[in-house]
Amino acid sequence: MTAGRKRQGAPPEANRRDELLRTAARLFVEKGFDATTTRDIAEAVGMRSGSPFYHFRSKQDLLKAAMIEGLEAGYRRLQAACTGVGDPAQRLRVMIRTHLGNLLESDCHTPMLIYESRSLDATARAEIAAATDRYQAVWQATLDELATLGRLRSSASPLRLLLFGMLNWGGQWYRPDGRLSLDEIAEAAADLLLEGAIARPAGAAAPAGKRETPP
Amino acid sequence: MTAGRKRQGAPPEANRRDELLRTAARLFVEKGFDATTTRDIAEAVGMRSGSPFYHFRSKQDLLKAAMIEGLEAGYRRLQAACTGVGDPAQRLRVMIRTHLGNLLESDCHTPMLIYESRSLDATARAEIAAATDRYQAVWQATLDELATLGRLRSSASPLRLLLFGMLNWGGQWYRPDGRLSLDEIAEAAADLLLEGAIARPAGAAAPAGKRETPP
DNA sequence: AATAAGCAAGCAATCGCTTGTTGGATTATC
DNA sequence: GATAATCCAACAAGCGATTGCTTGCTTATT
Repeated sequence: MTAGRKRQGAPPEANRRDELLRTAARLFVEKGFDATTTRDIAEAVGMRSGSPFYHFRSKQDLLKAAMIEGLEAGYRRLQAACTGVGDPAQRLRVMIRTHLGNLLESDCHTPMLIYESRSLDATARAEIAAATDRYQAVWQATLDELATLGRLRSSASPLRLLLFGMLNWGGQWYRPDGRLSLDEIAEAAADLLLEGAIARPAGAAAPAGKRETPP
Repeated sequence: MTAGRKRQGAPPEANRRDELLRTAARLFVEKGFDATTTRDIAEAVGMRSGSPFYHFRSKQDLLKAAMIEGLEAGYRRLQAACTGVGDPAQRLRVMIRTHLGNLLESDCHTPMLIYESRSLDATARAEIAAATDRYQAVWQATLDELATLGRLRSSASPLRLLLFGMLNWGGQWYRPDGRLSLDEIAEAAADLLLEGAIARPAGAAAPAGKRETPP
């Protein structure tokens, strides 16, 4: 093959292990962990039914690896997108858009696997929790910054949780071929948070049209 | 034969079908549809493993019945709570609180089963969709009313979807013994929507007070 | 030669569900 | 009012399929 990274020590990197990981993640997201059989995964990468167990000790291990890999990739994308953006309001907009991308438009929507956490045992769940905590800390920092600057009334935890709810729930209804693009959803969410949903009297900039066609 | 069920206290008319339904819903919410076996359900109500199939044709049928029952009960609670509340802003507050109750505090959190929709076939899913559409229509009507009164900048669909995200995501983090009560969460969500998260300069006139009493 | 990567076959457990049956309650018949 | 017929709700047992995973062997590359 092309990649010549073989004679390494412990971690058998690259090769078809990655393909296995990505395919498993995709199937887990599409059909759910329990509804996806190890045979499905093997078949999807062109292996026999028992071969995935050469690379992963168990089906749970496959899920755990996929979740951690996905969460860390999302974390890196988030960091890359918002470093250098000085204005916290603008940074928050970038983070919202990036987060939606992490959830819904990356080649495989790995972070959405958090739904499947309950299929893991306690220790694996703790590892996942550590990764998500790191992710959320970045958000809380920016929200705190906005509050310190007096641009948010409060940055207490309900705000962050409600914000994540707005965004993460998109996985339940967003469709790539639907009426709303990720850019539009991101803008709507950021506007709701940073400018509010209420119509403000003349002074503020809120001239937009009243309503569109209801669904 | 030894363990004759003597459920004398139970009313003769109250079939054990209902008990089956409630128990199944609880287990489905707790462990997920796939991870819950029909044997689990049978055992939880004190039956033998095959007996539930006297009342329900299939496991899927049990899920469908539980979902529809839960959705309609929630719909009734929503209607009961918000009829007679004239002011649309106050009505929205009541709806938000009632919705959180439907999700998180009723004896069994049946509406949270929407997560499990994908375990149903197409026709069953269509029935569920019809029930949820009816539920959402009530919300859209109130949002439209607020927009018409000029109190919302827009009532286009993203707003409703983001709002449901805020609330429904609570199922992922809310704990009854946690720091935030449902009342507090409901207030935070309603404030975010109706008053915005931003700190406004004192000059802005619009809705100043935090909680408003119906006029 | 040595090792990484995968195949072929199947095991043990579990799954949803079916079949045949039973005791008790209800209803119909005499 | 006693007896027979019917029905309800559940049990007992197990079938066929599927599941995650294991074992023993083969290939390909270095």
